[in-house]
Amino acid sequence: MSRLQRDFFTRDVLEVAPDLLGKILVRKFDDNSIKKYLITEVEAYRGHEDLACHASKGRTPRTEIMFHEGGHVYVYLIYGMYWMLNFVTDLKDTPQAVLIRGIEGFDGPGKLTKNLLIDKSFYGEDLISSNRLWIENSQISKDFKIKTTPRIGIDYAGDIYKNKLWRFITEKN
DNA sequence: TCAGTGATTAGG
DNA sequence: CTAATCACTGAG
Repeated sequence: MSRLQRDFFTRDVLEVAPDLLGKILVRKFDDNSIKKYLITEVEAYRGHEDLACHASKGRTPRTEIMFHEGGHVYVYLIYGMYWMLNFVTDLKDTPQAVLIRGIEGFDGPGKLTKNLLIDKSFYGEDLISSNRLWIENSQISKDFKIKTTPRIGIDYAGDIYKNKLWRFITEKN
């Protein structure tokens, strides 16, 4: 097993997002126990022109991290209750991120952060150097197909972007 | 179907 | 300061 390095994340989000499927999300807890989860569902949010992307409204304290180099973590609270886990992609000044919507065992972006104890303290974490959260290559055979659908919960994004097939889900062969 | 919940943001 | 907006979930 090897940790994914910077070059994996500094590509366009539409390449990184489907590539994350089947990879392993690794979480080391405060008691030093380690758990690993297969990534099963993601969504891509792509730059200032994508009206569903938080960064499309410009740089704010919340979206700041998306303007940094790929490999960093973007975490924010939604509906007053749920932390959303995202990975920043592509180069500096190209605000893009992948939302992790599902992992094996916990389907749903709010459920997985609750179970992995991920909150705002992970904002800005670097997946390349962090000692509590990173991604590893899977040695499991890639026995799945990738299904694409429109993204969830972004009706406000306008016809063009809300219909983009930027949600990627693993499906058994 | 629909309420709960609070950070974030733009606008006075 | 105020009010609107939300990459959701679970109960009924």
